[in-house]
Amino acid sequence: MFKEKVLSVVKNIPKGKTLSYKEVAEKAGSPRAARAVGSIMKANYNTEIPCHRVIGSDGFIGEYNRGGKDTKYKKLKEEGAI
DNA sequence: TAGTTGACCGGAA
DNA sequence: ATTCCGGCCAACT
Repeated sequence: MFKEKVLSVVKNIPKGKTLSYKEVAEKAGSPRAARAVGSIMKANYNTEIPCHRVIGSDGFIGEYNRGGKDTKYKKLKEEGAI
């Protein structure tokens, strides 16, 4: 399932690294499925999935299921992704 | 089966 | 530089 692949990719994102939804989709096998990736992320509330490392193509922070954009941004900053 | 939606992206005005 | 519009993909109703 595309969903599973996406989750695996996100799960494999190293600390201090950020990937855009498009990049994740590309690694998952569908370079044009950035939109689907977003849908999958919000559908999956798995704590093992560092979705805070997934951002927009322009580097903007999207929504976050574990505390909002602020937490996400802070986490990224702490990890050195910013 | 078909239509709608969404944490998106890229090009055009 | 900012805003608008269309297109892509997967999941849901």
